Amino acid sequence: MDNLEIARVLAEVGDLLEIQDANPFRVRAYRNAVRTIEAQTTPLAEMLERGADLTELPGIGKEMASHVAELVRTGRLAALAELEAQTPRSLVELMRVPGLGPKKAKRLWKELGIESIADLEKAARAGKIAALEGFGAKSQEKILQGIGTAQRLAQRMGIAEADLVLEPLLTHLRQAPGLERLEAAGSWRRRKESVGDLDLLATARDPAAVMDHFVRYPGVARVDARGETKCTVVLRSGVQADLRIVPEKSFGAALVYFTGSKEHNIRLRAMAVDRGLRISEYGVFQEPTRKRRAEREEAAAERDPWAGKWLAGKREEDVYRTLRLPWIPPELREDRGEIEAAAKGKLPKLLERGDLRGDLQMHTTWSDGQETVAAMLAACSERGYEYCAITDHSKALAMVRGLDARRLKQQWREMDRVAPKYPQIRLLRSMEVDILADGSLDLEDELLEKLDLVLVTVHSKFDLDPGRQTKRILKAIQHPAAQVLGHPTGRRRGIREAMRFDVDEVLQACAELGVAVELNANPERLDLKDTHLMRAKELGCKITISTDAHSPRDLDLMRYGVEQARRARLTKADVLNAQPLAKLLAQLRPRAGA
DNA sequence: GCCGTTTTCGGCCCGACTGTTTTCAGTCG
Repeated sequence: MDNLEIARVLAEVGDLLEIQDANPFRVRAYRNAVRTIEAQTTPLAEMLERGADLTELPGIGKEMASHVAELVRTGRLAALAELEAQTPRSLVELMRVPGLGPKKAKRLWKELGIESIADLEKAARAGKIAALEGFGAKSQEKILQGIGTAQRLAQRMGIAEADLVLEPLLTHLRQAPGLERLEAAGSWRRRKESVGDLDLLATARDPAAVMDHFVRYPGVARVDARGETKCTVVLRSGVQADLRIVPEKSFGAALVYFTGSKEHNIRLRAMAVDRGLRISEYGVFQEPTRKRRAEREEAAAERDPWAGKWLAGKREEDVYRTLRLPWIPPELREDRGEIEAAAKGKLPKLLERGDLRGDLQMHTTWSDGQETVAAMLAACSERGYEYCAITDHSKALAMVRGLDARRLKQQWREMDRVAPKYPQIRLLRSMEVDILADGSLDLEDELLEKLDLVLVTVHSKFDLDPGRQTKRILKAIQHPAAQVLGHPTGRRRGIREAMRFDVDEVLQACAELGVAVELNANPERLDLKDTHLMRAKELGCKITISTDAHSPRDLDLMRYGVEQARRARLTKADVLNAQPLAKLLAQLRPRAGA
């Protein structure tokens, strides 16, 4: 059983516990364990085999470790079976409908026998839900609306799509009367690879006027909630957008709060409590006295959020400073150790867009690109690059007219003719060489030796069983000519899941052999993903970031690669194509002929 | 269920909005 499957089972346990009204902190413990397990690149099964102690992982205690061991050993979890005997698994589905949480889902099941979205819709249409105590006509209507959008909302959009949706909305909002500051926050600001909804934060002389302007945005399909400081709308694209308006002195605190992640915020607030402080979206406050939880809860109802002495909140830096922390870049705010690193003054200086000196994967009309070698070279040169690699496909990809030996040599002749016209940029003669089903490379050795850079990638047989897939990729990178493993897991957003293989073993082999791993910057791929990149760095892999451009415009997708790299805490020194040409060539795996 | 340089017990982040049960629980982020 692999890590993702283990995580899924534990997530189910958490969901069912929540429905059964278990201690919410117990539910959270399961969610935390899921997060930890999902972020592991080493298979837990393997760690157990080695005799590793899983309780050393954060959020994994005795119980979770024994769950994992049981799952690895038997493929099942008795605890989950017990929970399922008490509450149907399908109730979790109901909680995906906006407005339905664990309590209401359970009541709908107990009182109306509703077990699925289909049951729910039938009951709502029959007017049975409005008749239920605690529900009403409005709840029923909201449920019916929610069912329609539940599926769409469950589908998070890619970061590039979020950029496209957000930009015109921000333009609209900036024209709101009395608007002072405006920032987009949330996972969009953390540059996460996918974004669930859009979070906007503003200060304004006249909040009500800004809210009015917000709900009048032509892209708004409906308004879900509107109060004095907070407004939620659903856009025609199906995306939810929240606008929150706060006082100027709270803007920094609110930005921290709204940027998240939730886990990062929880850690900050817990740290604050330890220091007798309270952090909210309004600021950092000195609590009058250290109160016990019960007293705080009692006080919470009647207390206004401005109680206590306000210490900070105007800027994000001020909030972090009250915890004796430096400002933490949004991309890192996931509670993956960034708080500890910040406390020790060990936050890395993250890679920046301007650090990149070249792009090491792109295509031309020789295979499936849209432009000529000359046009791509010119486009790279315009972007200030020192070098670029043209990497058309090899012959196995007949569909895109992959190059055989004869056409590859023709392409070289064209390169020799064109390159002198662009003396300011070095053209690296390269190829995206297919890794065949048996792990061999799709180009003759004598030609591989004549390339400046050999990129190897999988484009077929994505569904081999994990053992064979691992062997296949290992064999390919063991070929002495292989220098970079491109889009290593093969995933494509909304099109194809990552291949199933032992990523950790492959990364380890890459580190040992000196084969670099690619971060494919195309937002459809973003492969390797952030957690895998962190592991790659830890193992000492060299990393390249490339756009896989099929047109000059695609070269600008590099920003998504840089953002993902930042999320993985990569620095300039970790990335081969952030180095000058000589250093890049020196750090690539040595060639037989060189 | 996890966690611990005050703790192996007693904590575990904080606030807005909605609908409805007229005083607050449930949900959401």
